[in-house]
Amino acid sequence: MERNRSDEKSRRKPSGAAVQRADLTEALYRAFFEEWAERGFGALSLERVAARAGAGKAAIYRRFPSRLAFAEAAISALGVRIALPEAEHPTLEEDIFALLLRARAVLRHPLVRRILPDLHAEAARSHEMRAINDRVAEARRKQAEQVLERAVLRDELPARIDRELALDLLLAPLYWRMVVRGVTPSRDDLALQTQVITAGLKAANRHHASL
Amino acid sequence: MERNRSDEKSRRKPSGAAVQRADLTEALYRAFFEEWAERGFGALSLERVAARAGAGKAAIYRRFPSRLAFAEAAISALGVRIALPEAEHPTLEEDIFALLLRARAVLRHPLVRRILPDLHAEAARSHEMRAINDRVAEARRKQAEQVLERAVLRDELPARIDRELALDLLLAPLYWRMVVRGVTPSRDDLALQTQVITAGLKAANRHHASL
DNA sequence: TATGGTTGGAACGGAAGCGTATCGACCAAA
DNA sequence: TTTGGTCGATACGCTTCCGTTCCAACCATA
Repeated sequence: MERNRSDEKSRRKPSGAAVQRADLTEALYRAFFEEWAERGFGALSLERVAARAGAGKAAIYRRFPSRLAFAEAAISALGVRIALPEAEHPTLEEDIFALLLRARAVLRHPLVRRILPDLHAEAARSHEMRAINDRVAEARRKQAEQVLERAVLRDELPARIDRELALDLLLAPLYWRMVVRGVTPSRDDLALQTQVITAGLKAANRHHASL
Repeated sequence: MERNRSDEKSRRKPSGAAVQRADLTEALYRAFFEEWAERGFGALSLERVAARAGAGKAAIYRRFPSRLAFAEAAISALGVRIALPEAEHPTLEEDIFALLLRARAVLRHPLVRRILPDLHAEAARSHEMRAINDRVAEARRKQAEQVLERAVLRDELPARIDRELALDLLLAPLYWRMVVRGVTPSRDDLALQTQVITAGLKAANRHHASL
């Protein structure tokens, strides 16, 4: 409130030591996730995050207006790295198996196993977190949707298939086993799960429901 | 540490006003769940729980040695109420449909939708919480296992079916949709889901995996 | 080379929760 | 009727975290 000349015209662009250090931003993201995983979102302390990143609290408060904005930025930054392209496989089963293998790799990270359910719980509490969660879900959905789309084009799945249910079916069992039950499936387990999912998908036609 | 005569012999049983009030214990459990749902386990404050239950903090600390013990007791007490018997239906599909309907009813409660994922996140953080989660899972498992068992006896499912995978398949898609994605399925959705699950179960034979 | 403008770090006051200690109230058993 | 013993509530000291303010350090620009 003291010197609001800046709303008239900035005399000079920030330069030199006056520009935000990208590496510190990165370190803050990392520390944020580690603290989140360790303590949970509710017990997350920005003071600890700053300390873990080897920075002061001002470094955080100058970058992000709130804890939620911080979380959002961190997740967005993370999302960019994860989006890796996926090769196409000749059959639906092989596509699914590959998808499950990749998903297992992600869910193996202890950080992920702790943060994801926390994210879901928080999504049920606040609209902002729900929006963040939706964006994560959207990224996930795109990966699985390709598998589905290809299978329909190859006539391995009916065109009338219920997409929403199909998408659920692809990842839900693995998530359930690893995150909810806390068990990591073997490669053989995944193979069997692939079979089961494939069989389920082929039965996922709308307008056949009869109960 | 001051008067440890009590480890020698209790002179007299608690009586009169010196006996714990069961109704207050009950109120504490309820307040605990409400606070848990509202703030998350990490941010849970026993002071708030006590206030919400209309009690003092001592009422809590005298009953439970720790926050985890409190959680455990509350969940156990809750578990007793939930375990309701389930009627048998003539076909596997109808059994599954009924199971899904009941599960949907449970997952509709906002408290449950907030507490469950929080519980899973916390289970990945502490052994004690993992143990609590395992007990909840066990109770859940029993409900689903009956459905499976009956189907095998009726020859609707092969005896060699992979039980673990089958149990996962029964509830995972619904949990995923409601808790992870935050969407409540319609009755028709559940009917279709029943179809898909049934088809998957019939393919859940061990020793058929081939990938 | 001098400097403008932002940087990151440290310090501050206030709020909140923790776990304990203390207190009068209470009531069946003796 | 007395009394023993726990009850629930309040108060206390301590710790942690919040969000802000202040300041020297810093370096590309002019």
